[in-house]
Amino acid sequence: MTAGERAAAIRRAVRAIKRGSFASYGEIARRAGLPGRARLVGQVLRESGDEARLPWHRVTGAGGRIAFPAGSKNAREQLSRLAREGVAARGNRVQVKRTAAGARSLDALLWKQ
DNA sequence: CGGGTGACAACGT
DNA sequence: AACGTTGCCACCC
Repeated sequence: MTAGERAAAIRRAVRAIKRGSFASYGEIARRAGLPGRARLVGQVLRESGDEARLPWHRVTGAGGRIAFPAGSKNAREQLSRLAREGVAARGNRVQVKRTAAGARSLDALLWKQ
């Protein structure tokens, strides 16, 4: 598989993200048939630029985390676009419906003491 | 070949 | 929850 083919597969996967939803870099990589190459997704998005007309704002880090530094121009632009599609966010992370119930208590157990 | 880098991910604390 | 570590992988020197 050539680099160009990998990039094309990634762009297809990104274009397939439905309006009002989002997917992580790792998830996009898997959908493109490239498991474990999350970093490649970021690389492709970066070099694709605006003229590619990709819904890049629907791609987030693991768990809905915005990959850009909090408060940066890019981060604000991404959150703004997501908000226009009805995707709510808090801080630098899009609001996830639900997290694993078990993780909550274990987490609390660890960082309180 | 070898080291640095990054729009990442998973895990531990 | 916020960080630090590690593992990863494609690229570029």
